[in-house]
Amino acid sequence: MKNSEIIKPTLLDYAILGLIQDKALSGYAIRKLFEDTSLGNYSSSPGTIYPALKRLQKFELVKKNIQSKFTKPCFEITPNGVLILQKWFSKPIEKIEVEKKTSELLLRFAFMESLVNKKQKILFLTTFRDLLNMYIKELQTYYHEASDKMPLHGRLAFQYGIDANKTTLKWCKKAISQIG
Amino acid sequence: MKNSEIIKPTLLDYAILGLIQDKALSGYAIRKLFEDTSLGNYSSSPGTIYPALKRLQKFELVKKNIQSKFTKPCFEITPNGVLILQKWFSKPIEKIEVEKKTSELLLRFAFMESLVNKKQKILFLTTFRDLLNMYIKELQTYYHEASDKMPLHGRLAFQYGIDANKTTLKWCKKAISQIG
DNA sequence: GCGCACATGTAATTGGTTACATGATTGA
DNA sequence: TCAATCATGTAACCAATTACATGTGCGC
Repeated sequence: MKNSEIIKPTLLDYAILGLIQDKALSGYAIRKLFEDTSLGNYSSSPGTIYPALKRLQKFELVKKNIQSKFTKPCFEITPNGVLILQKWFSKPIEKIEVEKKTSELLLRFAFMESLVNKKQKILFLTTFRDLLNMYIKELQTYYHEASDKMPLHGRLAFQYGIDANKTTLKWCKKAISQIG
Repeated sequence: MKNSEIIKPTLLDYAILGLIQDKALSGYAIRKLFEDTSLGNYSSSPGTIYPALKRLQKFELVKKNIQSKFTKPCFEITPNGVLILQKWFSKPIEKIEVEKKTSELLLRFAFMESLVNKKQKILFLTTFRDLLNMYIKELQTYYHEASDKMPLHGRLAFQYGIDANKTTLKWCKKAISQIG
């Protein structure tokens, strides 16, 4: 697998890379983390995790680490894997991600701890905040002109959208103050 | 396709059924609704919607309605389709849905408007509320005993989880008062 | 007449789900 | 010793993504 090939990891791939970025883990340990923690909505079944680990090995983003017959093999991230993570972290936030993929952005931020410097973190959060602000304004504008024509359930669903984004915005501001 | 066969619609299938439940729509109109509205995170590309419509026709949940050569064909829900929707609406809320699939529950509720009676809607919302309350307590308990051992980003991600669920809880209460 | 949005599809690839399979270890 | 959990996988199926393909109709 050459470096030059374009690798497009899935979200699950990123989540695995994020988990093992500073400590090698066994396949089972990774699986358990997905199952036990509220780590997104990613599947934790063997049929998902093990093929993903195989895929990541094929692309040389993780390495299976066999020390001896008596210790169980662990998966550790490779330098290539770190690069892929860093590329993911520094990718500019897109409008569509803010509007439809909030949880992905949260996942990205959650794994930034040690590989990203403070300045970059703040940039990520402030961009996120600004885009959220814009999006919420759009939603509210639309709501004000259309809510009286919407059925009750439509209105409630729409309100949920606004509320949820406002919560994310508040969180953003909180995170900025805690990082900075 | 016999009724006796077990049909397991995808979320996208449900979303389409929900959209056409009271008004037949063309394939393109459905596609546009997915694209324009913040209707979940479902794909709106032709390669997703048209195969889904085909699938729904195969299962006799929707019917292609060709009136003449001059009006474009529309898709309308069949009695079977209505049954499937109703079964979906009345399915008891599971713990795992509250914990990891909030958006699915919101989608379910959003489409309940005309096919579900008030009592059932209230039951849905109060169950949702109670399960959320329990879940938030669990999260907070865990947070209080583990937050000092968590890295900053882990703590922030965890706080986001709590904040988001609290927002959903508030929305639940608001919805109950507006429905009741 | 050109470009854009309307409008409807198909095909290849691939990741995820579900179910199956297997064996080791540990505690009641 | 029996059950549960640890632990690691495989195989069949299917839905979603991406890219391609095609034609219409409208406005500038």
